[in-house]
Amino acid sequence: MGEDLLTDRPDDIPLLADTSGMKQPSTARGARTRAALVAAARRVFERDGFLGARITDIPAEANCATGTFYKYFSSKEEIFTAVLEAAQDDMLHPGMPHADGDDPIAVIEASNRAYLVAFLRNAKLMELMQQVALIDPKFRELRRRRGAIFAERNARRIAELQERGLADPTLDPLLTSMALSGMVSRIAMDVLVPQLRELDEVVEVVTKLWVNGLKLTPTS
Amino acid sequence: MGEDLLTDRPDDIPLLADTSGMKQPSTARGARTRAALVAAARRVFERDGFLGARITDIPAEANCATGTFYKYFSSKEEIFTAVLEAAQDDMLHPGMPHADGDDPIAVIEASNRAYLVAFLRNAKLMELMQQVALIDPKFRELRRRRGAIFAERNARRIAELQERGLADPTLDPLLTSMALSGMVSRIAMDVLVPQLRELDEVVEVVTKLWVNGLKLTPTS
Amino acid sequence: MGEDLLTDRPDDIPLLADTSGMKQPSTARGARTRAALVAAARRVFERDGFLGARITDIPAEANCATGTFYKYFSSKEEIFTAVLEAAQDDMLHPGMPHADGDDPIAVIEASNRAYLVAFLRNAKLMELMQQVALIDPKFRELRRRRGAIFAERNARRIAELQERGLADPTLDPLLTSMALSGMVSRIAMDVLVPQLRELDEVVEVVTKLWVNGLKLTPTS
Amino acid sequence: MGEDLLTDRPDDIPLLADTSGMKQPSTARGARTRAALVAAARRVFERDGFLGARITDIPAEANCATGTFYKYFSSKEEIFTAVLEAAQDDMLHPGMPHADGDDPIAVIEASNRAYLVAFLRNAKLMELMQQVALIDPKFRELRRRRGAIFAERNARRIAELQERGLADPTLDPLLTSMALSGMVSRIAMDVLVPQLRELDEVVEVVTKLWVNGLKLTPTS
DNA sequence: TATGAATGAGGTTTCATTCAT
DNA sequence: CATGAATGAAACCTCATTCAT
Repeated sequence: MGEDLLTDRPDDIPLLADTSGMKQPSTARGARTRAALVAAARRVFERDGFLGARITDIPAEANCATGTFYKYFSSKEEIFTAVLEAAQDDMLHPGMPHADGDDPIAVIEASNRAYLVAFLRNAKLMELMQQVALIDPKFRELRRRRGAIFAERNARRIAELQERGLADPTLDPLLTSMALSGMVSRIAMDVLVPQLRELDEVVEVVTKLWVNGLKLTPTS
Repeated sequence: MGEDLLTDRPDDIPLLADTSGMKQPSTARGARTRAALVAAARRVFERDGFLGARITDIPAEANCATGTFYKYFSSKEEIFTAVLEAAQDDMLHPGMPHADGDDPIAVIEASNRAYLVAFLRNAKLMELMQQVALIDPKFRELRRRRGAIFAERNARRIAELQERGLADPTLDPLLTSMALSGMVSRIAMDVLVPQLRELDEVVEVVTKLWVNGLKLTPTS
Repeated sequence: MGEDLLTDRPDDIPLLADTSGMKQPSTARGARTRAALVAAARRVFERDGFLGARITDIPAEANCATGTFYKYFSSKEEIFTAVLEAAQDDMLHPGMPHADGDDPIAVIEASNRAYLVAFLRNAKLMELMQQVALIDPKFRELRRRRGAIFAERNARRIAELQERGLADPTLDPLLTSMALSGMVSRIAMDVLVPQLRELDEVVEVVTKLWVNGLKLTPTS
Repeated sequence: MGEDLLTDRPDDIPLLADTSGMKQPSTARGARTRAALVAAARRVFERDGFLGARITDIPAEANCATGTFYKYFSSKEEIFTAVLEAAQDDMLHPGMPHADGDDPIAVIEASNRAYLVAFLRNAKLMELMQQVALIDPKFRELRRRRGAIFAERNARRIAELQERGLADPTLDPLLTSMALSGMVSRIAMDVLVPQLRELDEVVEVVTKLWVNGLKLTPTS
């Protein structure tokens, strides 16, 4: 129910910044070098932050020469995009919780838990994304688009619940969806990452706030 | 009910990063120059972002020499602190809405509105704060401390409502407070700043989500 | 028998760098300010070295304004000259040891002791002088001229002793004088200042080396 | 018999300031560039003095870019250390004069001559060392340590002569050694460098002063 | 394809000196 | 006389990027 991580995403939506400009390696050796650079970049970014990282630190961490970096990427932004792309698989948690299909509360809880778990697994990267989004308009836009996709889908679900008479009909679905999704992503950053509380507590509270907030009537 | 802006703050809490290192001018002329630098800094930061801003742009914008900057400040961080400090008065909106005292829903609505209005008035600065908090640990900590103050106060209010039997007693007050406050501040950034919706709509939704979320019973 | 300090100097020799360019104060208050600046300068130089000292540190130490400095001096070199001048009186040790007139060994010992004592009393200043002489050609020349005066006088004394058949006649008087005087000043810096040995030991050794070196025959 | 130059040094003594921080080039081209920088630095230092030299003058003199300097060195002090190191070979004069082994006077004369010749060959560098030693505590300490090594070795030789009944037994060996060695190095600076006298004259005088000073009995 | 030395524009910072008050 | 704010030239240093090997 959050918005940064690509849980449960429709496969046909372009999620990343344009990756078309990046030169792909043509040999196996090249592919290995490129992969090493991407892995090194993630380590460097997580260690030093996006800003703190110097481009030359990346090939250094990957044990290759400076020039090699420019063979595959042409800027810090570009390799950051590649890092994000490489992280996707990890983030798409395997068993997406369509739970037992129909109990909306169970679905919400499962979604929230899935989101928060994925967030924690990639906490440092999430922080980086935030940082980069505040710095680079392209990533800000990327983030906005992603958030919009989730918000819209959640908005549709909310509208459905309203139509079925299960949720407060006076709430604007899109705005509500944005507020509640934002709430989850925000508390993940503020509470979970600094480990102020346990995962279960957080899941419980945010789920209650979703359910209460929507005035969800349990489908008994 | 948000957390970044200092509405209704207790007076004895140190709000800003350490300002002790800054040399204060001893003459009226000096005070004028210093103020001009702070004002110029705000313009430059709002125009170019914290990172984009070069130190020398600030004295240039203030029509004075580079060296003058260093007479009063010793880094971009330091003058940013001064900008924040200068903005405080503006942010402390005069008539804090203790509304008509006792209707909790009215209080929540008034608080949310006040917060969002103040946020909008200083939108660019709020964005800057976020940016800087993600870059500089000192500001991150500052932000965290501020958020904690609000969260705790709101948590106390929530606990009170629970004790009076007016709010869902199963909610953890502090966690709930953090979630709901974070929700407001987040939606301000995501919706209000890009002007996707009108202020009134946002106030309405977040207030409903607070009220529903807490299962607030109207004290009729 | 050393050469840096002005022990026993003939009064008609211009010992200091040109002091004519310095503006003299015309009021009593001005004289006080100027004196305070010179005193402050000595403290600052001794604390931070000639190079480390910033001009503005001097008025700061003297509790007056920057501009005031330029009323009396126009450069670091100039005020350093003034510091040296002010120190002269202190350096001219009161009872110059013409000892009991005629025993050359006693005269040498007394001279060495007097020189070393004065050196120690002004050790920090001596070090400064060395530093400045290596930096500023004008002070280097000043130092050279002073050394020359002493060397020449000592050379005359040595020549006298040779003529009287009391000293090794094969030694070049001027060169010998420069070597032995340099030896004393050098050991003062290297041994006495870091307090590796007691004054008496040093006096004894350098005196023996003078006496032996000249093959001085005791005038029994 | 002097102390600055490393004539006849024991091989196991660390002679230079820490050179560990300097990045060594890994290619031949890099080695060439680094060497060019060191050579350029020596020229620049000798021309402008240590203080007068601006860092950027060095790569300029070496016909390379500013940044290149920082690839190999990180400060003026560091490249100065490298200049000293490069000069060592030049200073370690090949045939150290163990003269004809046993005549102490001949040994002293040969040592003094060797020292003074080496000093003259590197006169400008010696001056720089003095300058730097007065400025930078690290170099001062380096200089002190070197001097101590020579002084101690010479002190042992003096003690030997005393034991063999060939030298004045009342002289403190270490202090005497420091005084006489300092004398030689000092006169080199004061007389030889400004070319006031010929090398032979100076060798003669300092040797006589050593011999006389120690009351050396010729081993005929 | 890989290397890593070389580049140099672009920023930061200091401090001697001036000058209006 | 005294003040101290303001000046700005001049040095410093970094790091993204190129290119010969």
